[in-house]
Amino acid sequence: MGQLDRNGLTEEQFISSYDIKAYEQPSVTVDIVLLTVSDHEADSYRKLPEKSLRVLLIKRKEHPYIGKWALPGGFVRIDETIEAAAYRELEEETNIEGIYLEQLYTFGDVSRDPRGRIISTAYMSLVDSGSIIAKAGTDAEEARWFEVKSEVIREDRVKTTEGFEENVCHKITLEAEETVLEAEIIVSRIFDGKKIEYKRIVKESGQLAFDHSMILQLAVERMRGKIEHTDIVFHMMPELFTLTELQKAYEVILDKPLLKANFRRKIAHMVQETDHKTSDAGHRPSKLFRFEPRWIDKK
Amino acid sequence: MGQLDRNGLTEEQFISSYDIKAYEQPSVTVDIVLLTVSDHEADSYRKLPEKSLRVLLIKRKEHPYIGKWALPGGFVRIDETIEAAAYRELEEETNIEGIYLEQLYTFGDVSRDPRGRIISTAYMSLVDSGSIIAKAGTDAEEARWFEVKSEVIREDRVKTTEGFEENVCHKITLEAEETVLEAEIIVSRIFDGKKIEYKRIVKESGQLAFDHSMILQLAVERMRGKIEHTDIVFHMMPELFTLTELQKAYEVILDKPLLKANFRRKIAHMVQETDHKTSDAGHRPSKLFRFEPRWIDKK
DNA sequence: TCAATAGTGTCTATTAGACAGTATACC
DNA sequence: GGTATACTGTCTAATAGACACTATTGA
Repeated sequence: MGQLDRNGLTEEQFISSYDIKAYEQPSVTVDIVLLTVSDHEADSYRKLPEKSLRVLLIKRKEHPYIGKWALPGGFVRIDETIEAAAYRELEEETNIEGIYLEQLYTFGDVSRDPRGRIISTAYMSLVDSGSIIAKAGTDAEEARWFEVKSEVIREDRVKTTEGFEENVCHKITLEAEETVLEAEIIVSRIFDGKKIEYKRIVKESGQLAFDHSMILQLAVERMRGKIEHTDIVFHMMPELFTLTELQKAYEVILDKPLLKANFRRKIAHMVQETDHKTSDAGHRPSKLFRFEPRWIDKK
Repeated sequence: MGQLDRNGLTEEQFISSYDIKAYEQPSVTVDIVLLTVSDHEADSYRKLPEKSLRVLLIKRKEHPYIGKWALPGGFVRIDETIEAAAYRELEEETNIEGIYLEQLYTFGDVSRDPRGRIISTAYMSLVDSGSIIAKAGTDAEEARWFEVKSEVIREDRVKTTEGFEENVCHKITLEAEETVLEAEIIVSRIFDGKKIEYKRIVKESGQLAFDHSMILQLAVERMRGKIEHTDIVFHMMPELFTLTELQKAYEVILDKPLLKANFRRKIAHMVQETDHKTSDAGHRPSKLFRFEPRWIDKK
C-alpha cells in the first residue's frame, strides 16, 4: 500500500509530481460507421419495397479533405470516455441519440491524418431507418445516407516456399442520388510458415476522406460476420416487423438470397409473434413480430 | 484539390498552421496479453504431461500499482504505430520477438489510470511455449508465466418490464508457484426493449494493476470464441506437433474435454501429416503434423 | 379471378456427437 | 502380457439446404 519507489516517493507523491505531457503524445479521435437498412421507393403498389444497406457520411467543410465525404467523428475530450465522444459527435453532427454502438477497431497508422499523429477508434452503430431523421447538424454540415455495395473484385492465393500469401480486393460503391463514390481495399493474409499476418491497404479511396474507406469495409465485414451468430440485426429493425422484412435485412447484409422456410426456422428463437398484422398491402397480410431473445439453456 | 476553407486557407497552409496540442489530449498506451499453452511436469514417464493456459505478467517496479502484477505494455510513441509499440514493449520487457499479435479492444474509461487520462489499446499475442525464454527484460523487471483458470461463478437473468438484464460473474485465478491472484469481472447485457448494452465491471482485481484483469478476461473470451472458427491455435503450437497435443490445446482453452475421433475430423483440413514420429514415449508413437491450411473452395 | 406475398410440411444432405473397436510402442 | 496412448470405423442425432405446397388478401 504505502510502498515507496526507487526515488523514495509514495504513490500519492508520485502521481502529484507526474507530468503526463512530458512526452509528445498521439491525439485520439473517434469515427462512427452508422449503418441502417432502408427501403427504396416501391415500384408498384403491390410489390414490397427493395431494401439496401446505407451508411451516413458527412461532407467536410474544413481542412483536411475539405469537400470530401467522411464518417462522422471528432476528437476525444480529456474528460469523456471514447464511447461518450462517439455519442457526442453523433449528436452534434447528426442529431441522432441513444443508439447501439459497438467498438470496431483502433486505427493507428503514423500518417493516417495529415494534421499529425492521430489515432482513431472506430465504432459501428446500427439504427432502424424509421426512427431517425438525420440531416443538418449544428455545423450546418451536409449529412447524407449512401447506399453501400460491397463486392470482391479480385482474389489471389500464392503458395510461397514456407507458407502462402492471399490477397482479396474489395470494391466498395457508395451511392446517394447523383453522387457515386468508389473505393478499393486490399485485405491480405500472409503466412510465413510461422505466423499469419493480416494487412489492409487502401488502393483507391474515391472521394472518401482519411482511411475511412478501410474503416467502412471493416464495418461491413464485421457486420456480416456477426449477423449469423448474434442478434445485432434487431438494432436495425423497428419494434414491430414482419419476418419478410427481417429476412430482407439479412439478405441485404449478407448479399445473398435466403430460403424463406429455412430462414424462419433459424430466427424463430429470437422473435415473438404479436397479434398485430399488416394491412392494405394488396396481398395476404402478414403477422408482426417483435425481438424477444429466449434464454439459451446450457447443457 | 486547391479548395480553400472559410478562412481562405489552402490545405497546405491549414496544416502548417495547425496546432494539434491546442487541446488537452488523452495519452495512449498499449497492453499485451501474451498467452501460451504449456506443459506441466509429467507425473510418470509414461503419462503425457498435462497442459495449461498461461499468461505473462510483469511485477511493477514503478508507481502507480508498485509491487502489483501487470500486463506488459507502455506508452505509444509519436512516430510508431500502435502495433509497433506493442512489439517494442514486448521486446523491451521480455525479449520476445516477431510473434503473432491481434488487436483486442481499446479501453478508454476516464479514470482507468491514476496518472491521468490514459487510453489503452490491448493486444492479444499467442506464442508457442517452446519457442520462448521469457525472463528478465532490460529493466530487470520480474516477468512470470501465470497459469490461467477462468470460471463462471454466478449468473443471473432478470426480465424487466421492457426487456431483460443479464449478469455473468467470471472469476479468474492466476497461479505461478506460490503466488495466487484472483479477480472477479462482471459482464452484463442490458436490453431496454430498444438496444442491448454490454458492460464490464471489475468487482475484485486481486493483485492485478489497472483494469488488467478485465483485459485478461476479454482476451480469454475472445480466444475461446475464435479457436473454433479460425486457425489461431497454431500460433501456440510448435512447427511439428501430434494431434493429441493439438487437442489438449483446444481442451485447455475451451475448458472441456473433446472426443478424439470427432476432433480429428474437425481439424483435418488444417493439418498436414509429416513422416516424422515421436519415440521413446513408453507407448505407441504418434505421427507428427504441421499446420497447413487448405484453400476453401467457394460455392 | 389473379397477382403477389404469407406461411407450412417434408425430404435429403451434411455435420456433430457418441462410442466401440483395433494398433503399436516400451517396459 | 500390461499399460498407456494412437488411430479408425460407424451408428445416431441434430442441423442446414432445397423445394413444393397451401393460404389470404385487395383490386
